[in-house]
Amino acid sequence: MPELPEVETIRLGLEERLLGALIKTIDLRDQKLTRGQVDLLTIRKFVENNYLVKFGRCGKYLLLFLSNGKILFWHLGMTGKFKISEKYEEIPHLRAYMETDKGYLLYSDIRRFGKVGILDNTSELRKGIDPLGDDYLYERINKLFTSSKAVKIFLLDQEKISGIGNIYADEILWKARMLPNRPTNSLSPDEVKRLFDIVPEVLKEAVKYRGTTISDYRDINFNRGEYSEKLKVYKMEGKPCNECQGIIKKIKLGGRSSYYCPDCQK
DNA sequence: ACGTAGTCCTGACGGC
DNA sequence: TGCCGTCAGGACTACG
Repeated sequence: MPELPEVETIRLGLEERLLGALIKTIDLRDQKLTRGQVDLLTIRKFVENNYLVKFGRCGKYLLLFLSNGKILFWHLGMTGKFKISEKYEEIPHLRAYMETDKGYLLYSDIRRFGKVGILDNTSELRKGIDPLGDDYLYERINKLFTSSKAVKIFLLDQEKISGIGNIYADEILWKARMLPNRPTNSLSPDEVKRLFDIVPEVLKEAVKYRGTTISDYRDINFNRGEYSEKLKVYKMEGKPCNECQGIIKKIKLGGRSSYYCPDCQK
């Protein structure tokens, strides 16, 4: 589930609670977590007895910077969440945990799509331009609008722009008054500029409200995200549009549900 | 290069 | 009540 705003909310929470903490132990009880990555013993070797010196984020990847220079990356998949607790707790679907001198970091993940690994450098991640990062620049983004693919598919492509998922793609396109299936290369310069501006606008607003909870997402204190109250189209099929009173429709695009207003999105 | 479908998982929900 | 199909914040692969 977690898209950029949820991961960023988690990052801020970790920074507040665990910055400078000493990692005593790490245990990954779900083998699947490290698929395609180094094994648990190697992760232990790199992680244990190190301090957490910085918390970062690249798109939907959460990055834990260690005092030995290594970076532990954590992707939360669809249902991954962290909880910070004073003591060890058997929370449902607990897949991993870390013991630090500032408390336990517990990781639960119902569907087990999450992924963990070690990096020497963030450039090793397959990712595109982060909409809240320094290299999110009009000139760079504009160059990507060349394919005939639907603009929503483009927004979801992590190797182009990273961090947008199914909820925010729909919300961004609604705000940009743009149909999700518009071919990317059919957008006028004005439309490209509008989209370029709206992407970080929506994501920043969602960070302000601490993300969106549909069902599973929780921040590190297990609180819900309040951007759910702000959603205009996602999961709103059959409801009137906030702007024009058109009726929100649902279609499939790239195998995923897409919600939009057929009246005000062109 | 593109679109579509299937895969990995678990759980919730609706219909019969 | 119980069974079954569908759907879900993500991402990867394989096919035509």
